[in-house]
Amino acid sequence: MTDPIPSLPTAYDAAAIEASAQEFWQQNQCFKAVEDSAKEKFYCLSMLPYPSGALHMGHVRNYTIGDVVSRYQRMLGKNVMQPMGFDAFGLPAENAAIKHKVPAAQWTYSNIDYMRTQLKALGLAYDWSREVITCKPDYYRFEQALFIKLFEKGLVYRKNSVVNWDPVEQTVLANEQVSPDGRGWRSGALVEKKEIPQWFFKITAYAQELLDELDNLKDWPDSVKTMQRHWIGRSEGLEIDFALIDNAISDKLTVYTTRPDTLCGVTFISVAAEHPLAKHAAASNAELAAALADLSKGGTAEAEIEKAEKRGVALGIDAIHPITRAKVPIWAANFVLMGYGTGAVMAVPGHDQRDWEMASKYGLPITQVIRAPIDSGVDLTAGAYIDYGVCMNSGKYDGLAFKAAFEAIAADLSAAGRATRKVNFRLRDWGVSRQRYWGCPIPMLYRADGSSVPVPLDQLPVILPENVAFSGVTSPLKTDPNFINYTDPVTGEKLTRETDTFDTFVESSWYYARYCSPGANTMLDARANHWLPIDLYIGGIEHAVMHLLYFRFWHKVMRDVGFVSSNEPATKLLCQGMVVADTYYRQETEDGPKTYFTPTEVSVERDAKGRALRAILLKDSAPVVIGAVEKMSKSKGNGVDPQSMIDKYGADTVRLFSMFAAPPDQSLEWSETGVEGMHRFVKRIWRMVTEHLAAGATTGVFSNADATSEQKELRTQLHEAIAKVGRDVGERLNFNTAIAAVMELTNAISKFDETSDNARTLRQECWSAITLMLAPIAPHLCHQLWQMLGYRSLILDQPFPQAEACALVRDDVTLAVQVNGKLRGQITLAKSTANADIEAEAKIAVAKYLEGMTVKKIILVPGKLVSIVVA
RNA sequence: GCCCGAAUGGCGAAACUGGUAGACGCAGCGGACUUAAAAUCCGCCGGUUGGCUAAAACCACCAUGCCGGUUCGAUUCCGGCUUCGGGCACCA
Repeated sequence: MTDPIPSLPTAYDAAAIEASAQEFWQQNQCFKAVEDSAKEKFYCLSMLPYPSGALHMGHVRNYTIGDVVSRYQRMLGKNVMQPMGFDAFGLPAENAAIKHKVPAAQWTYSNIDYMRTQLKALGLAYDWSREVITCKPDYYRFEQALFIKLFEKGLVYRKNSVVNWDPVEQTVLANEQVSPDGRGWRSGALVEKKEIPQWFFKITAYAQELLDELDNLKDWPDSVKTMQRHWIGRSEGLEIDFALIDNAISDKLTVYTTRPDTLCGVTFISVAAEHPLAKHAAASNAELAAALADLSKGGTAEAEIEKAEKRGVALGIDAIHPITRAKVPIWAANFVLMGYGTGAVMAVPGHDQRDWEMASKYGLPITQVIRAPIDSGVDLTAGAYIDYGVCMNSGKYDGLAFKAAFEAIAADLSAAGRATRKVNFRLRDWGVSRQRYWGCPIPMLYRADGSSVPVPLDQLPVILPENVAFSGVTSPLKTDPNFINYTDPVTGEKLTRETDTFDTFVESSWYYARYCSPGANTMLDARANHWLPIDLYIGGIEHAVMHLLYFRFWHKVMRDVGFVSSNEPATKLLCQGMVVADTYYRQETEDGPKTYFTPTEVSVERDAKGRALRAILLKDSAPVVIGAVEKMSKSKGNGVDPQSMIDKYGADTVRLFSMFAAPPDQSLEWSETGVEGMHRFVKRIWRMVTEHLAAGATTGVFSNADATSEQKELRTQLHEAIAKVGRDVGERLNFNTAIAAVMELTNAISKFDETSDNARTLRQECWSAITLMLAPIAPHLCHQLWQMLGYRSLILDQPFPQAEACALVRDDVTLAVQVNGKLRGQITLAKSTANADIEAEAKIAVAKYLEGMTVKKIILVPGKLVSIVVA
């Protein structure tokens, strides 16, 4: 089994080893996944990249994690499927088209071609025959068909909603294109909120299920589930009608509240600036119209709205309080969202901070109607009292606590027909219309009267024209008669096409399922249920809510139209941290712009302890500022090109370092000296294996009976490492400690200098196990080492090493001895020592700390420590 | 503003279920080999706290962002802060 290799390569040559392994995998189609019901399946998926131009280190980290798990699961004997694709629609392609006059399609496809070669250079075990490119009609046609199906089921509808409007460019801006002070990124103009009709998915119809099933996602991080719970935001409250006094468009205004106990503290009502009541009042009042326009200045981002000063304007309309019958004025306020609840809230300035701020600003009355259960005095001059408490100044409800007041008011108002109990969700329906070119066309048509009809199914797909030029910043679709004009093939009716495209989250909501049905002429076929749900889904924590909620929603929709049978798309989720690096910069003036430098442009001086003292720019030898450790980005100059690292050190070193530098869910600090250290480790393994093989053939069977105590010790260390690596890679997904365990074992082998047959046999066992343990992480190296160690089999399908129970057994055990919780000694005893003898030995070991003391208690933690409590 | 995280030596980190804080690696320091350098190998490496010292060894004390609590024992659990990061519905 271990016949010597005739001519051993001498120096480690990453480029040659990696090219040869990759060629072998490609020629033998090693990673092509075929449905096989005889084997347990494992679907391992990393979030697909946006083809921005080149891979960044975040991709390398994400895809290496997926690849390590895939290769490990395969060694456990599972039928592994690991696909890859490109999320190809999106804003950057359109920005490139506008700025550099390069067609979005061309820009995207050439980026994909380059990034695919980079992924291949990393040696990732992908089944490329399943590749998905979301901007191709063969992909997006199926989401157009599903959209029409959902329209027919009533899960798609059209309504007005607000967007960021740049009044100079006359275009809609993405939140990203609005500066923090509310200005357009190109024009610098103050952005306005503008209402336009848009298409929506009724995700709220699934809100309860999306919430309930979080409990079944046992292997999702709690942080993600908590974020999703809060995002869905189920609340139980009351919809209360306030009768309107002499109003032309309605006789009542409905508000939603979770705090009906504060109802008697209502001193005004706030509605959104886009609320029908506000719009109607402004129609005949130019001054009010101007005030409302001023109120809607600024972008639509929630963070911006919440941080802005609370402002409002009185509409000159009054309502009647349903209990006190008092007159309540109605205001429009900049913090009320039309898209949430009824677009109107009852204002209780005594017990809601935002209402308090608005009331304070405009001199509206602030009434206390809740007091603390144990009355400690409440000061409403400093802010609202928002805790639950007991009603006061509330007539018959005085003295009731929250729950009792809620019930009493709900019962009374329901009986009077003025309120209904209502479960509300913070989650809003998913607006999918984008006024952009580079996206999937929304397959709808408009009649001359403005009504909408779906594109007939046999006329799908609606193909996005790829060969178009931007004349300004507006989507070319909006002015392309060839695209817009549509004649019904049956009736000859002239219609116009929808020119908006889908939110790109639509494509990324179902790509994972399409990987399971490559080439199918429906969205999915029966193969989807073979692979789904995903066994491990890996991606950045930044997707914790939006993508991962849309992805769950879409899976349920596909289930309800019969494409899949599972309820959830992924059983296990791993959110990896960011890749960060040091920054270096210079700043001429205190608030002037910072000029960033890359790590290769600077030199860092250190003191005798290795502390960084200062950094100088190599070009002019003058100092630069050592900045914070930040997420890698082009603008901060701290990005490291993965390709240059692969070229310099090889993919295996890059993969090993990415897995070693931090556990997967923490941020990873890139350090080139760290990469060099990992490269040393790789070369060390190579050299040690080469030396081991040069020492001659081994007998093949290790004899425990003849083993020296050093051999027994090394063999125990080997099997301890095997047990740890299996646990760390397979269960904990902590690849950093797995690599550390292999390093420790390597250090032990290096100290082991016996040369007997038995010793060489043990060394062969060690190197074979290390090769297998590292195979998922450094696959090219291990592919080569496996052959050098004399094995003819394919390492990809070798079983992952299992620890032998008898090799793990040690005769002695070392216990820590504590006195009053402080470590005071250690004892090493035979494993079989009786408890009474252990206690006696422990007392002897720490005798000087027990002098003059009374032993009150002895706590024995088996295999770990003895804790003696004295007084 | 709201929601979710994180914080441990000079640095990245480890400690898996409340049980010996700092495994493994980087940087640094000392040594071996070498004409020399590189590479490699060996050793040291929390503390400008105290004791004993010529120095070391050794011993004690302190130390896991800050303040407090529970416990024989807390990096780990609880309460209150601080700072940094992610998300907030049109970046993906």
